[in-house]
Amino acid sequence: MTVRTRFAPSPTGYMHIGGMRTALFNWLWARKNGGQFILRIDDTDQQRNQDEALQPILDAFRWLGLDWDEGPEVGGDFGPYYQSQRRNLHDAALQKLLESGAAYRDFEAPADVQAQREAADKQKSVYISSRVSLQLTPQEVASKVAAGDAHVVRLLVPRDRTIRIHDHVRGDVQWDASLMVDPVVARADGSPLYNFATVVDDAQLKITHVIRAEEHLSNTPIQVLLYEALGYSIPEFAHIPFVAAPGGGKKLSKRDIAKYRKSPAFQKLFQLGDDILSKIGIDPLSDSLSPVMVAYYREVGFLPAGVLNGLARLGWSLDDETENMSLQTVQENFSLDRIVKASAGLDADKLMSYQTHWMSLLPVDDKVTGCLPYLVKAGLVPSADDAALKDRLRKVIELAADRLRVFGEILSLSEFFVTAETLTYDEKDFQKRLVQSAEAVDLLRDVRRLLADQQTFAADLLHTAIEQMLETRQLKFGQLAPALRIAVTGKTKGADLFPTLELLGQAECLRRIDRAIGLAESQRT
RNA sequence: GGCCCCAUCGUCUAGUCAGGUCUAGGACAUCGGAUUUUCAUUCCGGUAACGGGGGUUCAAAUCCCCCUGGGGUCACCA
Repeated sequence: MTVRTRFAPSPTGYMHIGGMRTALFNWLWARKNGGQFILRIDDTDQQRNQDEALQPILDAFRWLGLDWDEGPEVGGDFGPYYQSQRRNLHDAALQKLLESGAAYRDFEAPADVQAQREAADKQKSVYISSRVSLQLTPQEVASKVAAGDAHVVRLLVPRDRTIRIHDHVRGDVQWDASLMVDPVVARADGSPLYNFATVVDDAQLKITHVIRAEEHLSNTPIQVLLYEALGYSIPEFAHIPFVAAPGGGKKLSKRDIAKYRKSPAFQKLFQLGDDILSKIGIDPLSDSLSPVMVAYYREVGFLPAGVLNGLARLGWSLDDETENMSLQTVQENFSLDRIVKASAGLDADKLMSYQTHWMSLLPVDDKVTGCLPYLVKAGLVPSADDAALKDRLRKVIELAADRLRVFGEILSLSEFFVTAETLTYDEKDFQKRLVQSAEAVDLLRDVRRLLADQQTFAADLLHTAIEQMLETRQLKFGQLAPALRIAVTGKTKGADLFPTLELLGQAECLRRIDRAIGLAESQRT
């Protein structure tokens, strides 16, 4: 039997990082077994603009390279793949349930049911369905239905049973059916409820493995009963732990983003993200984009490989030491048995370390392609389609080396894309290194002369020339470097100084030094 | 509260099913140190965990029981 797994998102307008992990595990299991991965859209809540709300989800899958064999935009033999379009199938299954007596029409008023629930609660006893509607004769039921009396359809839970499953993650789990309420499977308007529709859809889509978050574990006994009542074969289950917020142990949630912002575990990620997003015109405080969403990582400039690696290691491990894994490696080695039972907190620092690893392996041309859009979005360059610009960008990237961890970080190297007139300086360091140090400025003036005299403006020649000059004056490089660096790049930190000078070019270096000296002098008085 | 799930360094985890090789391994973070013109890398080293209590056993992180703690879920939501 070929393995068929599915992920069934609701079109919510964004892809949750935890949901993505669930989807990944489904995809992995299907691919590992040469089976099919299906995307079904659970869109029974029809208020919002569906297509618009679905796109971000599909985009997330495409970005990460997780393809689906059946589903929206690709079709398949078991469609429709939108739950809202499967209503006739649900209706037919409901009919079957009613005819076989596995379900019954319940005419009890919702308020009455509620009252019984509360009464049981007050007495600290377990509430189970009253089943008063079962007293009705078939004729009475028929006439009520004909009269249009409001009612729901409930599954008749066999109270003499224990429901058992063997979960691939949890092991044996069982429930006492005598403690269960008869679940509503169809509303008063006839529409199916989630537990019912899911079972019908999963069975008809021939899903063999239901891999989903553990919050669905308590839905499972109802679904098992439904599978049985409908005569479907029961799929295998794997209830994986949810992705938690760091530290807390609570489910990672879009609503708590303000809290995460204050959490030390998220500090560095927010710092990085805020800086990049604000430079490309996205409000980092807007709740349309946050680290609980997959899109956040794409916008900041993460690699799919980095995110995938982090997601795969959240609740799963290959062995006792392998950390950096490609999607292919994970796919080849994936197994349900090695999924960890306890919930795992999203570790932003570790995610960054995976990202750094994969970025370091990326060919420079790909880095150029990845960084270019950021320069355009930030308005640093007019157009991305410029051979000279690409060439320059390649050199900057090579110079920056491992300092570039995500594509968006190219924006913190803006000194290579601005002019002497628009260069900004780190205020504190400018004060300390130039304004408050007349000697440094004097030295800088001499260096400027030296640089101006160079016939060939190459890093190694510049290095030798400046070393020589410092030697004759009995000065150390450390006495010049910070001043020269801030004059030319606006910062005291950065890549190797001489290649930086070479890349900037003689004329530009001289202009920048002149401007820095001028500014320093004027501020000193 | 009922039902269900979970519990190893700060974090992600290996080890638990098949008890000894675990004075508990790796990674991230953190702290030192080395290299380096700054920064970043790289390298070396340190701190750091079996929630508690009972059993079983020659031997328990591993098996059993209880407790504690954390979480999920209890809809005519999905």
